[in-house]
Amino acid sequence: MGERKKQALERFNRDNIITAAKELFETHGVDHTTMDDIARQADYSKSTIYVYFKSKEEIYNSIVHDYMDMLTGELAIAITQEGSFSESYHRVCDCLVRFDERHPAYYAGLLGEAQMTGSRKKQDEATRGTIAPELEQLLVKLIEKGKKEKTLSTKVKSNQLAFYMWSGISGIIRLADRRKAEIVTQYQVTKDVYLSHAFSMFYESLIRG
Amino acid sequence: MGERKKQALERFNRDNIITAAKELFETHGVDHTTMDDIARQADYSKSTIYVYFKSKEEIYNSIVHDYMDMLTGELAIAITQEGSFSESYHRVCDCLVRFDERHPAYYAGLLGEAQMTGSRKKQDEATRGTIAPELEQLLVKLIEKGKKEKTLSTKVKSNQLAFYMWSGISGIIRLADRRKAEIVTQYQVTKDVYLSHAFSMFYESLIRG
DNA sequence: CCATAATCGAACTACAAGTATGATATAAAT
DNA sequence: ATTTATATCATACTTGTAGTTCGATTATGG
Repeated sequence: MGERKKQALERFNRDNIITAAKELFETHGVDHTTMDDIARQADYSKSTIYVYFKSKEEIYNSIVHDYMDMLTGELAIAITQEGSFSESYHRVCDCLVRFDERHPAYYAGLLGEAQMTGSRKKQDEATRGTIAPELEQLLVKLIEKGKKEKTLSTKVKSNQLAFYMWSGISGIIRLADRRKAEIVTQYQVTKDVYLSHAFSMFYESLIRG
Repeated sequence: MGERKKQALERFNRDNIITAAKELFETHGVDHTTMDDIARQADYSKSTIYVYFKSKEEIYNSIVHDYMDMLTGELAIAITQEGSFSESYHRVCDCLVRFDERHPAYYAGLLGEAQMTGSRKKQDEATRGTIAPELEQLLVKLIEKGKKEKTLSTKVKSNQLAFYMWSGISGIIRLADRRKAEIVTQYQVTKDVYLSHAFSMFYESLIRG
């Protein structure tokens, strides 16, 4: 078989497997999805799964990677679109919130937080805590936009400020997601209203950094 | 055996087991510590362990609970000690950072985030995402201190503001912890310097909420 | 000493990840 | 058309660990 065809086939199979895994991960949760489940859903035998992926973790990471590409694409638009720093900032926040809502099972993975649980092999030290460089670049770009229009102080390094921004935004989203019930019942606002308020407050900290 | 004595014994055994588990969890990590390890370390048989704890998760949660008590104790001091809102706020931040440094294995648990991984049983829906009410109370107390001295606006509900504060602070700490290496190499500041800077920025957002 | 409760030890189940192997189907090369 | 290579399958296996069971053993108290 030609190298071309071989690669096409490989991609085809990996895609099928990933599609099946995505469905199961989102409906039943990553931990409660077994490799046999994935094999059944994808209509492959388990051994074939292991031809294309060396572990369940690799499948999970592949999905995270895919979504990361999607997300960085959306973020790139949010950031480069015309409009002020403030507008871009809010677009970014919005992007992340919507992503978290659509794909809660992977949000943690995107933040480079939750390695897969229950894996036999010790987690890959190299990737632990690593934020995708493209993502970092985008955030830095956003910060620099703010600096250019004098909304942000130039005293703090852009990458450091980007890092701070990211930690704040993701902290806000994470907690809001985890406790949305309380937000509604106790604070008597919808999650969205709370979030937009929180992001606005946080914005204040950025422009006075 | 008298009821008194029975309870004392139960406590004694639970304490021994927890002490052993703590050591192993901190040195080898929660996931890489087996029940047999704990039994060996505590010098009990595995069956006895299961007399006092119904699962590994219960052991973990017990430890988290203990530490939570410790932490809320420290936070109570940080908050009620004399001094301005600003000073209390920074003491609280400091408390949390030091706690995370001392007990990284449990920090996530304290934030009500990471249920134990790899557990056979599905995680307890009731406790998922629950923040200890005492902790919440303390944070609200802090916010109210700030309102009383007119540092904080009274427009936002105290519990909502407390929630925002908590999500920001914990977001900052989490990411700083996960990526301390990059902070030092890329931003050329120590983690502590970065954190104190970040907390100060975040403070700005609070007083302009 | 006897009854009761605590503890032990060791074998066992259940379950999921990952591996190994030999059978079978499919397609390319001769 | 026959051989050869490769993709896929089915199944059984290994390994690791949580959690269970139960009869044997060792305190402890009356």
